[in-house]
Amino acid sequence: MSWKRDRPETPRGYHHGNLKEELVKAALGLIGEKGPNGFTFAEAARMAGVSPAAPYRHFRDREELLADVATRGFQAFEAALSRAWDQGRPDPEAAFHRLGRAYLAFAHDEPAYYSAMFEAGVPLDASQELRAAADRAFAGLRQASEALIAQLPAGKRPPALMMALHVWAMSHGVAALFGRADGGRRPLPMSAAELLEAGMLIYLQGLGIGRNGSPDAG
Amino acid sequence: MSWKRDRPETPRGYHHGNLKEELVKAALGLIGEKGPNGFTFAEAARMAGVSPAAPYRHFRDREELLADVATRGFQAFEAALSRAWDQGRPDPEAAFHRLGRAYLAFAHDEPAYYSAMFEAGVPLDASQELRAAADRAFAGLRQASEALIAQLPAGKRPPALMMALHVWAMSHGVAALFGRADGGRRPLPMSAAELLEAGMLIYLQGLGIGRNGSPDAG
DNA sequence: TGTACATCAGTGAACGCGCGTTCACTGATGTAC
DNA sequence: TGTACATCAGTGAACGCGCGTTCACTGATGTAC
Repeated sequence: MSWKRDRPETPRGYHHGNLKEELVKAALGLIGEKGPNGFTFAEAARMAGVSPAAPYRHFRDREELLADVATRGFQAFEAALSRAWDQGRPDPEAAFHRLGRAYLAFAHDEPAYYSAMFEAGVPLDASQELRAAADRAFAGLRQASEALIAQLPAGKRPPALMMALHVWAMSHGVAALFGRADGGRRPLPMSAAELLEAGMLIYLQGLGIGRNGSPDAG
Repeated sequence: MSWKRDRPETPRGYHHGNLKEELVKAALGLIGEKGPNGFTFAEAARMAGVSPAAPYRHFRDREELLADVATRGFQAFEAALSRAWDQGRPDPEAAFHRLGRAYLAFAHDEPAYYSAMFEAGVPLDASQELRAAADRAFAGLRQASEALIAQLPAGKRPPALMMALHVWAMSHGVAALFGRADGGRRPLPMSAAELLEAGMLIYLQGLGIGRNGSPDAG
């Protein structure tokens, strides 16, 4: 709330005051428009109204800025997923379907983050923070999987890690192939969210987690 | 078999004789190494031992070469899938699991094709041939889905299109997240192929297509 | 079989461009006394 | 409260680079007669 940091950007003096944040915002805009490779350091600087050398005060190089965007993306992703999961309330299945919708909503509404996270080729060990943020996001999926699995009788429980990987793979597949803002490459008879929800229902049915605990009853 | 087209490349005269093919090969190599954006027209020309202006005799521009690579990729993909499916022999389930393995094998063994097809941002309507090749590949998945669905009693059959989209999404998700030659970004307790096979088994179980036709029996 | 000619598939030099990055610099800010 | 000084976060000019693309050209090939 220090008003020095919140002052309007337009009439600025020699110092910008908030350049790092604004470079990240510019990068997000450029990635969203032209993909992760369409983003350039020089143009981000231009968008922030700053000389091309200025970004180097805040990021070692272009890669580091990209990794920072990916890290923030995973943090926002994790937050969105855990908000949707809401500790599995009111029951794990309802929460799980919210989770799926939240996954697609994130990919759809934040394509720049999503593509920095999964498509820009940023190695996960570009920084400790990135790795940690990515791990925390995945841990959320795994936790939800565990809660669902816990409903099954002890002898019939699949490994939670495997289930989490399946959930992630199908979500990512639907998001990448059909869930982009541009409508994807192929017209669908249903929305990406509906497609994922149906797929997840069938998958859960296959595990024996269904409306009646038995697939044949659906 | 015309020996004029098969003559060795090294000591060539003014005319190359096979430049188009060699440019495509060079592009595949570059994309495989550095991703679809790491590929440049100029470098492809250099690799083919030709001046930077030569490629323009065969491709309108860089985009057209990329689209050509994607088209060839879809053709090879379709061929690999339909070879694996083998008209559903000996039975649809066995054939279906071969199909899944073939999908992952293609993504793994032909990362350059796969990424030109799905990650390079080539619009599907860049050319008629591209669209047609992509459609034929997808039709293969759909056909397999139909054969499996046909085993269910009439009242319990899901739409084949939806099932095909689910299969595609999970396959792509597994391939994109875990199936790359570089081992992916995250160590797995099982191979990508095993992960996909397990996921597909659970999904089929959910549809009621299982070893005994009933999920609870597994 | 030979010759004239059209067409094809290369050359090589040049262009303008924007990029990432470096450098010595300087204006603004924060701190110690 | 003032002043000296260190540090911070910008500037702007410059660099080398490789790219995509165009251009007039030329050597090789194929074809008609």
